[in-house]
Amino acid sequence: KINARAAERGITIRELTEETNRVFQADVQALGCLEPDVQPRATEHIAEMIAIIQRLIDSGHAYAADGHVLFNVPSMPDYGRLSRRSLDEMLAGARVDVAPYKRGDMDFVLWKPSKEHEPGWESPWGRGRPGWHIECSAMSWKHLGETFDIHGGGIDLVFPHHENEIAQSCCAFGQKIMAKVWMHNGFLQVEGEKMSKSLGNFVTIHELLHTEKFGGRKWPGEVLRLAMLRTHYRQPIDWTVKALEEAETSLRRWADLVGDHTGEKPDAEFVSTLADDLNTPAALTLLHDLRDPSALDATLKTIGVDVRRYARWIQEERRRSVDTTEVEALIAARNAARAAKNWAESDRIRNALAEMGVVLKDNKDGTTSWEIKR
RNA sequence: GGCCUCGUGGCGGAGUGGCUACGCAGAGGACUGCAAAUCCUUGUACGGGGGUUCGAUUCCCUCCGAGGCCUCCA
Repeated sequence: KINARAAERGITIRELTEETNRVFQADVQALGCLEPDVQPRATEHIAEMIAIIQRLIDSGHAYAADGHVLFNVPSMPDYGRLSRRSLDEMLAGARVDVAPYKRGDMDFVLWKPSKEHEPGWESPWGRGRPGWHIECSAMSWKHLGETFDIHGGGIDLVFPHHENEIAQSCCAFGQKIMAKVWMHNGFLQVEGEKMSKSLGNFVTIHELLHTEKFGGRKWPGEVLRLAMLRTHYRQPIDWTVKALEEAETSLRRWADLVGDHTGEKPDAEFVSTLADDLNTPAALTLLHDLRDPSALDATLKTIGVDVRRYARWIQEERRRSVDTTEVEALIAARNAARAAKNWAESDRIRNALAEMGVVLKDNKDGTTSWEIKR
């Protein structure tokens, strides 16, 4: 797909992937994600992949055949443990023709030959490219070691991707485990349906942030983040306009309460709730009782929610959608009418502002603030 | 067909063998010139049927329903 797209646009693969990566980086930053210490690229770890494959061949866990190198699945007794499948079950369910060069039906590719026009690298088995799982074993090995603490991913990757990573890494390094903990997030649905291009409900983070495609408006990163955190990571998320609106309702209230306060000491119960398998929905409920602005600010920060950044976003949206000078003038006129007890005029101005999408917050002495409401 | 996950009040969404979160919406009240915002009060739900138990939404079996994986791509 990348090859075809690059050719179509007359640019190199690298130029295309760089462009995609730039958009991705901007998106995750808007969501408030911390920048990872390392963001490795598969193409920069070909040497490590070859080294692992060689180890697997040397230890009898892989074999070269017909220009390919394949992992010898029956050589690993534990295969299938993560996904809780037995080899027998999988073979019984298999309905697919097995490539002729495979010794075992479940064997998977570690290295495959590249045709002239395809990207490829020199290797002991000829010019080719890596299989679909080896890059993760190679990169985690280089940057985290033979074993490490946590490996995450979507639940759809459990089999075969993660199972095969484990097979590669454990057999290459002689370790019992690859990662101590595996965390898998649930699937995403949109308005109760599977998200797919054919259903026309496909929406990206980028579109949510920068277009009015979903719910007829743009959404700030904090709202998207909070909306995601409302559901436990292992559960499927149903992405709905209503959920985003509810998230924003809470966020607006918290932003108002925090105001200009800053804090560094997050709520202890909140943190311990998060520590219980990242139970974000349960943790979020504690925020509704947090009345100390500094503590609230510090606590929101622990989940990457920056209320000041949200407030800034609101300010910018406001400037974009209405003439703030005009709004301020109307508010002043209304305050004067109210002072004169001219309720008809006061209400007329309030209605006019409402037409513009401006909602006022009053107290006895006048209007204290206003916001854009759609 | 095999394996796995899930089914909670109008909606969203945690959790627990007995004390029934929380949010949104709704209702009532306070405040307000009237509203909005805010604050207070209010909500007895755990798919059907069996079983275990003194007691099950929570454990077991089964049925129904939803979703995922089992092939490529990652």
